[in-house]
Amino acid sequence: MSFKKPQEQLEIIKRGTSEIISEEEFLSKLKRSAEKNEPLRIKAGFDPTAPDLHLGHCVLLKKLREFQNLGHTVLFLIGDFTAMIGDPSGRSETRPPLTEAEIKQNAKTYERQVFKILDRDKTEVVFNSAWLAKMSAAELLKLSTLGNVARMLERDDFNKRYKSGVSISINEFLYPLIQAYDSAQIHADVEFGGTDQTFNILLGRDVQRHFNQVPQVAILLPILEGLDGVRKMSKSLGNYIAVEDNAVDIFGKVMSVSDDLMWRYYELLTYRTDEEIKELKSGHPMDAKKALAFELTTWLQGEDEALKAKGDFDTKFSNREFPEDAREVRLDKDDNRTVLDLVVQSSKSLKSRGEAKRLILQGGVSIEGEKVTDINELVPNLGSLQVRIGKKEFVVIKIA
RNA sequence: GGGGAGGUGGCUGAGUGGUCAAAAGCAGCAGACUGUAAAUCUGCCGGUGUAAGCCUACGUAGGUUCGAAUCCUGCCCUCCCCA
Repeated sequence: MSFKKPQEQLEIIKRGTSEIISEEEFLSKLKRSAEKNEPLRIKAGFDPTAPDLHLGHCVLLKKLREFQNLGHTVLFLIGDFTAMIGDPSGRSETRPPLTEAEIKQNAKTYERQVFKILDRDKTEVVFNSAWLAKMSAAELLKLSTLGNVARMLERDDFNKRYKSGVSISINEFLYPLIQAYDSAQIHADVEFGGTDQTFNILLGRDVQRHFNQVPQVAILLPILEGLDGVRKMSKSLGNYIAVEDNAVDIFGKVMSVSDDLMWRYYELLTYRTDEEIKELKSGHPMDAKKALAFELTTWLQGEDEALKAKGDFDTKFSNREFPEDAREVRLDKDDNRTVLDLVVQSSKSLKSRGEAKRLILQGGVSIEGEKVTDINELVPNLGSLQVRIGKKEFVVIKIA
C-alpha cells in the first residue's frame, strides 16, 4: 500500500480540527509511516455506557474515516473496564456499574452503528479490559504516581467542580490516567477526541514517554452543538440526532435547526468545500438546509430513505398536506367517543389524558383538516379519519 | 475525630407550621408569525376528574401537630472549616 504525500495528508486531516498537538510531530510521524510503508495507529476511545451514537460522535468518526481512506488503521477502543467500575465523570449522579453481559450487548450495538461510517477492514476493535483486568493493585498504584492532584485540578471540569463545591471522587482522578495508560498499551501514534478530552489525551503523552514510547499526537475536534444551538449535543440533554434515528426524524431534526447552526453542521459533518458552502450561503437558507438534511440523512440511512424522508417533509410541512403513509390505527365502534377519547386512543406521543386535553384546547389537534378545540365533541362513528395530533403526529383512524 | 452548611418538580433555584402541587428562570408542549426555521409574543406545563375534589410529590424512615417542604429524632448523601 502506498501513502499520499505527508504534507497532503496533513492538509486533509487538519481541515475542521480545532487543534493538533503538535503539527510537526504529526508530520514526522506521517513521513516515517510513508517511508516504512506502515499505517499509523489511530486511537479513539469510547465509553460503552451510551450506545446511542449521535452526530456529535460523527464529527469524530468522519475524521477517523478520512484517516482510513488515507490508509491508516483505527483502533476503536471500547472502555469496557472503566464502565464496569461505574464512571461518575461529568454528572453528579453516579452511574450504576454495568454487568459484563450488558457491556457485551452495548459493544455490539456500537459496532452496528459505527460501521455505518467507519471502514470495517481498517478498524481494530479493542477492549481495555484486556489489559486492565489483569493489572495488579501495585501496578495501578505505580501508574497513579504519574499524576498529581494539582495537575488534575487543572483540568477544566474538575476545576469548576472543585471551586463550586461539587463532589469529585478519587476514581475520577484515576480515569484520565487509565485512559492515558491505554494509549501506551496499544502504542497509539495519534489519539482523537473532542476538545474536552484535551487533558486526558495530553496525559497519554506523558505516560507513553514514561514507557519509552514516542508520544502520541493529539488531534482535537470541535464539540458539536446540539439542536438547541447552544449546549453540546448529548443524549442526556435530549438535543441530539442519533445515528439510528429513522430517516424522517433525521431529516426533520436537521430542518428544525437554526440557520447559524446549520453552517456549523455543514462545516463539521459534510465534505463540502469552502467554495461550495459560500455558494450555498448566497442562496435561500431553506434550500441550503434541505440540502444539508438530505445529505446527512443519506449518509446515515441511505439515499432511498433520504428521498422518502424529503418527500414526507415536503408534504407535511412545505405543502401542509396529510402524508400518504401516515400511521394507521383501528378502533372499534363507539357511539359516545369524544374528540378527547379519540386522541388518547390513537396517539403515541402523549403521556397523559391531561396532556391530550391541553393540546386540544390549545388548538393542536385537527380532524380531516379542521381544527378541533372542543374536547367533548362527538366523533363520527364510521369510516376513516385523518387526524393530526400536535406538530408531528399524523394518524389515519379507521373505525369499524 | 470536632465544628458548620445543605439535600425541593427534567435542570437551576425561592420557600422555614396552614394562603404550597410549591415563586422565578431554563428546558419541553401548543398557538400566532414564518422558511415545520431562528428570534419574538400568547397559553400550558404531577396524575385523575367537566368541576368541587381526590391521589402522589420537597433525600430516607419515623415522630410532634387539627395541620409539615417547613419543627424533632435516626439513617443515607454532599460541601466547607479545623485536626
